[in-house]
Amino acid sequence: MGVKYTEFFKMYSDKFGVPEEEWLKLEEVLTEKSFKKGELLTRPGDNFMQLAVVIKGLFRLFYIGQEGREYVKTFRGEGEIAGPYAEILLDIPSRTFIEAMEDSQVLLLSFEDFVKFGEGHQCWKTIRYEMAEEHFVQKEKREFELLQLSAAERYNNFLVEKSHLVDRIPQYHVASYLGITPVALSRILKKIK
Amino acid sequence: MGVKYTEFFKMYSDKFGVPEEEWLKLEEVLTEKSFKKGELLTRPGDNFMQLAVVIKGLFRLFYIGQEGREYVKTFRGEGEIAGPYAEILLDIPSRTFIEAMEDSQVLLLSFEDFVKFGEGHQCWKTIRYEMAEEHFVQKEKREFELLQLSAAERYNNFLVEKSHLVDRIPQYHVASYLGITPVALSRILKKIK
DNA sequence: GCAGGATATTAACCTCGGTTAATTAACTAT
DNA sequence: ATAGTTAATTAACCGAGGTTAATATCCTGC
Repeated sequence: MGVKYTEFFKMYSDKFGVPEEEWLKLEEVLTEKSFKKGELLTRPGDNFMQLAVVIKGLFRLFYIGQEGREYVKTFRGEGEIAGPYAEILLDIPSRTFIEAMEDSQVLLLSFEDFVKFGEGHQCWKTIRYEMAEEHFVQKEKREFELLQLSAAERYNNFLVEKSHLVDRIPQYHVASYLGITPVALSRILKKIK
Repeated sequence: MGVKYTEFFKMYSDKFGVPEEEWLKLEEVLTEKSFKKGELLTRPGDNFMQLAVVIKGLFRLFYIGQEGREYVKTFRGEGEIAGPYAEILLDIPSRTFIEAMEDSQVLLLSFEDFVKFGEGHQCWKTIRYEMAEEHFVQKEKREFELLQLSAAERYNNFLVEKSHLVDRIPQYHVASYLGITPVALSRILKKIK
């Protein structure tokens, strides 16, 4: 039993009744990879079809607009999927930069392998829709916040939702995640305190 | 073969190889329902656990903020799912108003039934993840637009993406969908032309 | 401990979109 | 057709957040 057996997978095992032998098969196709702080998992154009599960560390997913500005889509910490999920589903090259914000480790699982597993044991299909549904619900929440909340309110939500990550993320990246500039976030903080 | 056999289901039949007998079983549990213009499919608090597929007509999904303002989440036309998808997945009461913008018809399929089918033939699980993945991709696109584009740019995208619906939706609802006021949209239109 | 770079704060000014309210245009129904 | 309602436009004013730039603070490596 190697390092590969993460909490992440045990969680699924309980939840979806993945039998022992399926886990062992899966382990065969997993590979581990390390990233130093600042290194990229993908950049736009990369053909990266892997669901990278974060074992340790923290990643930032962002794109760069025409004017060269960065837009942080989300952060992914331990137990979460750092790969370019939407692009993998759409079977297109990455549109996002995915950067390690700390020294990090991921477990790589090619989506192709994952799909093949789904043709075998049912449990993998279950995991597949659970994963998608969870991602959807998350995005709908974000839509709600972007549509309806002020930047200050979004910041408060962020503090609650990502409390475990707050002190690992510099303020200017938080600002970008909220859809505002670092200057604006600084102003908000001043008012709150 | 009743009205129930819609294009929508035939589409899935081709795509995911749903066998004839599974369709027939499904048809048993489908019910059809009509809505007059202005009638509600759900309002917040309703326990509505049905994937309502639109056969004919157009629905508007929106919530109302604390200050009483409406926020249009999305529109659902023929072939799309009008039910409160996120809430169904989360197994919570509806948080949204879902209003028929025209005289409409939907095909009701309780999520419970749908899940039961998934325990039978595999194809239903496939449809389940396809549905979730499609919804996710859609929302990620919306996130991108809300984060990165100006209201004018979002309007242009809207014209392209929902070209088939544009002339069926009053301008002030489009504005709400874009996250701006009718006044602001009117100003944008003036500039463009 | 110090130098250089990365983050954060603050101020001055600008722009986009919100708010209110008045006006006009477009639909409905009788 | 006409009145009444609903939708869209326009104008005047305001405020949140963007932009630029200067300053201050915090890191990090040597």
